[in-house]
Amino acid sequence: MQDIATELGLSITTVSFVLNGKSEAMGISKATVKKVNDLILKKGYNPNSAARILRTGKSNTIALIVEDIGNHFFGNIAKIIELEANKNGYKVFFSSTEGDNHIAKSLIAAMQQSAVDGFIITATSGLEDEIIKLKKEKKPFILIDRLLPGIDTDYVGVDNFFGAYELTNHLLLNGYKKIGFVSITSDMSQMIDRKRGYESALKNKKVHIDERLILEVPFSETGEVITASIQKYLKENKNIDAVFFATNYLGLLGIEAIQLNKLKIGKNIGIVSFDDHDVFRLMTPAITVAAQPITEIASRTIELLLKKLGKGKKSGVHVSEIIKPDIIIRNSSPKKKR
Amino acid sequence: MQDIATELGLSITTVSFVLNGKSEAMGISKATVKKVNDLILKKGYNPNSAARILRTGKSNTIALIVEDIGNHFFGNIAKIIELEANKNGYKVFFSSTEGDNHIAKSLIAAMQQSAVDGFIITATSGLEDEIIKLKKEKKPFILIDRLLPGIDTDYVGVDNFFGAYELTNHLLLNGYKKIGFVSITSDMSQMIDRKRGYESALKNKKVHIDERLILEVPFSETGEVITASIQKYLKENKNIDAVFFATNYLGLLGIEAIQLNKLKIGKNIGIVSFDDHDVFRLMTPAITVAAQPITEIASRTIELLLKKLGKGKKSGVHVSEIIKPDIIIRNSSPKKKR
DNA sequence: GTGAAAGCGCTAACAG
DNA sequence: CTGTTAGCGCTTTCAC
Repeated sequence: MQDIATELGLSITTVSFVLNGKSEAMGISKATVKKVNDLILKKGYNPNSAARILRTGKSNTIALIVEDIGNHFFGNIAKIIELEANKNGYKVFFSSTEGDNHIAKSLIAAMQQSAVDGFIITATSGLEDEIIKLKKEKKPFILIDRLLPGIDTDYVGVDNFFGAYELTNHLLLNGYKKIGFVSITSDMSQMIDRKRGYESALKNKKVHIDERLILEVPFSETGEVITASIQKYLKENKNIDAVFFATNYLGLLGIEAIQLNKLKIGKNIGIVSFDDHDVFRLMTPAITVAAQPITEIASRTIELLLKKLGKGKKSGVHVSEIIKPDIIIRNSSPKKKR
Repeated sequence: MQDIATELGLSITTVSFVLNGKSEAMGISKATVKKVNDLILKKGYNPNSAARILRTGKSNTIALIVEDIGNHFFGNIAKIIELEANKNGYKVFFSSTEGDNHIAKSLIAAMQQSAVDGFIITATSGLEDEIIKLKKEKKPFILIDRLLPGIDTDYVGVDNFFGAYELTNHLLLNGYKKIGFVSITSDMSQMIDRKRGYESALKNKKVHIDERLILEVPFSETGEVITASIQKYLKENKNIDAVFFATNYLGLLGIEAIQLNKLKIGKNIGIVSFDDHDVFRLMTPAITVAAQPITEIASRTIELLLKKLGKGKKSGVHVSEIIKPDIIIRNSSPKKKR
């Protein structure tokens, strides 16, 4: 920077002002501005961001903490968020928690240390303390996909209860009676809401809720283990005529289990799944789902965060954006003939 | 840091040494080290990374530039790289180029400015200049998935020629004669190699290469447009008895086109695809593919980069790791009865 | 074993 | 319009 100033016979201050777009406010002549910009371009000068951060405390960076960046849903959320963030001059650090609370905690700590300006977080179970800490420090952040019960925060997510209710109700209306529910063991809001939606739809149609028809597997298990336990569950509950899979990867594993058990989707067994996936769209028969509008979730989230970053975290009001999932009826759940 | 030093009646130097694990080398007593560490924990002190970067010029950050983070392949690569990087004390900035050279360029510039220590890059066409610049600056970096022809760099990728050759040969051996090839318009090495593999397998069996059977669509087109052009292509070439899809997303769109055209995979038409996908595994019939060993690619890449970061970029020798894809025969390409 | 002090590159308040 | 200057928080050389 000094070089530039000297070479043009200017002061370092002037250069700094030009660099930060304050030439107008500081009354620097257009000619000077141009001279500076030209030389900067010519020399390929890059302001040192570390120094800038050190000085200003702002890094123009946001942290995106998701459950699994390899997953279709989160991967695409990440893509859109990154795009929008870049447009607004922000860079994105991303990280996957793998649903593990310890990982999530150390991730937040590491990101904090790198002076990120804001967070977008897919919470894990037990993350309450860190979130409360962020609130105290008035760090701008937004929870996505799932809430942390009892903590008031900004949040963007889908109406899980609605989606599960509609999906279950769709099965009931088509004549299915023994509807299984396959989910992961989780106390996170989105899973609880999906289960509530399922149960509520059954209750509403006066169908008995049979605990044996509810299978919950640990998130951390490998695909093989989960597939095997779904196979076992199907064998032990021959009376099941339809299954609700609470996430897309469970749906995928469920399809595998069904195939291994030599059942035919849409014939011996109806299925529906929360969250869409290419597999569900392209299979024959295609699978009925509650699809999360990925683009909308991502763009609302980043918009909200940018707004918070902009206005310097003053407002104390928290915004919750609950987006309705799209119920896409396909033919994995045809009307039962009897 | 000052606070800590004062509170313990030590100098700031001592605290710094402890922080950086140099207590041993500097001969600081165990007791002192413990006192310092305890207080740090108690106060929840976090060293300011900007200051550290400013002082040391090292950020412990690597940039991962992929084509599309929402894609199954890159998403999972990213996940593994991030995991390994974190283990080694590095953070990861990721970004998607969307195959666009301009985006790629500005991404590299932005990352450079944020003082990343190293790069992992999925090159775009026309990125030569930036890569040469990185080489000149002796920035450690590794190209993945595709090479930049004519530039000698470290590289990790799959043997595209081999995979395409084997897949095509598999179709030929099973009696298919009119084998179509659907790819994207691209001058990038991986696409060229796949096409070469396809053509070479045909030549080897003395099958005429019919240009009309080769369809190339622009990467930037939307899925709908690509699907439509595949439909058109299939209608105009009724004699096609099998199709080779050069990427998994083309395979997906191709399946859609085939379904829309009321063809039956494995009956009217055989198909194979480069790069595996859940859809290919779970469909009936399942799709024969050349699968890229994601875990291996990712771990070799990060391993290589860490090595380079470690030894301070001295060695001038470039390493190329070419990994053989797994040819997974499924029943989308059954033996033709005649 | 420990402490003093220079300085990484930049911003912005202040004084012209 | 421009120049001087303090200082962001840390590392590391050199001296004790």
